[in-house]
Order: sequence, then C-alpha cells, then structure tokens
Amino acid sequence: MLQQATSLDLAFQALADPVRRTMVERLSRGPATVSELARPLAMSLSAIGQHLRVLETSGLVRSAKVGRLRTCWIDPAGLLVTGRWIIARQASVERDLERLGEHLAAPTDPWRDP
Amino acid sequence: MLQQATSLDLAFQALADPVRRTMVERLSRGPATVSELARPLAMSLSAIGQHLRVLETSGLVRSAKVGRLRTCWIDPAGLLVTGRWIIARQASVERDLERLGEHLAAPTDPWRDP
DNA sequence: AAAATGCTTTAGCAATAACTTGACTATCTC
DNA sequence: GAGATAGTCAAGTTATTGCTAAAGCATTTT
Repeated sequence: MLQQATSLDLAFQALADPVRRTMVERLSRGPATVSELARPLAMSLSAIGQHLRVLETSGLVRSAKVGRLRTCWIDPAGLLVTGRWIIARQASVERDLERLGEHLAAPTDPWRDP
Repeated sequence: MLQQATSLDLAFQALADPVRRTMVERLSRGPATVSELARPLAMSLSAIGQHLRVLETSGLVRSAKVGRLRTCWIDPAGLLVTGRWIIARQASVERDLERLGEHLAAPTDPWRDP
C-alpha cells in the first residue's frame, strides 16, 4: 500500500475490524454518541475515539459535536461504494459461470472453434 | 483483534488491499494461474503467493495445483457473506431514515407520546 | 465555584502486515 | 539430462495497527 489509499481501501479497511463493525451496526439503527458506542465494547473511550476517526475518514460515518456530546451517524454513501464493488464482482462471476455452462453444454468450444 | 478472526473479519481484511482487489477483479472474470495474477502487478511472485494465501484463508478464493501451475478461482460464497452484511446494514439505515421521516411529519413524537 | 461528565490528545508499546531477497523444489521443454 | 518455468519457503525489514495510560479541556450539574 505504497500509494495513497483510495476510498475503497479505507472503507474495506474500516469494516475489517469487528469493533468498528459493531459500531456501524449500532449506528445503522440510528445516531449515537461516542459513549453510547463505547458502552457494549470493553475498551477505553480513547480507543473508541480512534476507531471513530477511522470510520469517519473512510466515509462510512459522520459526526458533529454539540455541547460536550459528539453525535455520530451513518453516511449511506459510504456503504454504497463498498456494496457496489461487491455486487459488480458477483455479477462478473455469474457471467463467467454462465459462459462456463454454455461451454460445457456445447459440443464444440465457442472460443477455439468460432 | 484479540479473539480469533471471524470469516467476516478475514473477508473485509482481504478486500482492504488494492493488490488483492485487483486479483479478485481478475478472477471474477474467470480462473487464472498465479503468474497470470502477478502479470499486471509490479511485485515479486512470492508476494503474490502471500496475497493469494490471504484470499484463500478468507474464503474468497480457491485454488488447486496441477503440474507446476496453480489455478485460482473465486468462491462465490465468500463474496456472498460480505455482500449480505453490507446489504443488511443498508436496510437498517433505510428503516431508520424512514422512522426519522415519520417523526418529522408527525405533530407529536411517537416514542415519547404513544 | 467545585465536581462530575464527555470527550480529546499525546506518547508509548506489542503485534501484525506487506513486502524483499535468496535458496529450494518440482515440472515441463528441448 | 540441461535449462527454463512456475511456484514455494524462510528469514529479515520497515511501516502500520490497535490498543493503554495519563493528562488536558470544555461543558454541565450540584
């Protein structure tokens, strides 16, 4: 990972950690403060803050501070980019399996014998 | 990541690296050998072998060696688990936004005033 | 105004990740 | 059987990750 990380790198990287996925699962049910996110996770508030920063720079989560509470919520666009990538790969795989099916069904190879 | 990594951890972790995503993109168009995977990636064959190992233990890719060639292909089940997780989150977010819409439309708060 | 709450910052540390190089082992090809 | 090809293994290096602990700083609450 020499070059600068793309948004896809950052998003998948962010989702690779179970703690961060737990945070995203919580936030997908509605906004929460940092302390609320920390509650079920046996870990310092500082650590949660660091995970939150990763989620924010990845574009999956947004937040704003009002008073002494920081409220966080999902940015749907973040989930969209990762979801789209996976769906595109699934589509490619399906097309490939389809070609394989045709190949097995045909008496002659359509590539070598057009 | 103290406890043993789940398949979701491994899959997202695997997809977090641009080199491995390039390999997956190639394989989603059809099987390939290790050298074919390495061709467009300016990196030693050894490094590709290590990336391949990550992809295999994550469940995204499978491979088998015949003669001196190792052929690799996508395991669709691998993409499925990550895809499902993301779609489930997107669905949660939508439900949440819907609730927010109702809340804004209603003259009274449906939670505090049932 | 004092104390509690809710973060934030910094520094440090152990573990992991992503390579490289070099040596090695099969398997084809000539 | 000599040489090229395809991949594997082990060791070493450097950078990044995921924490912790301790101190700091605004906002509320009492």
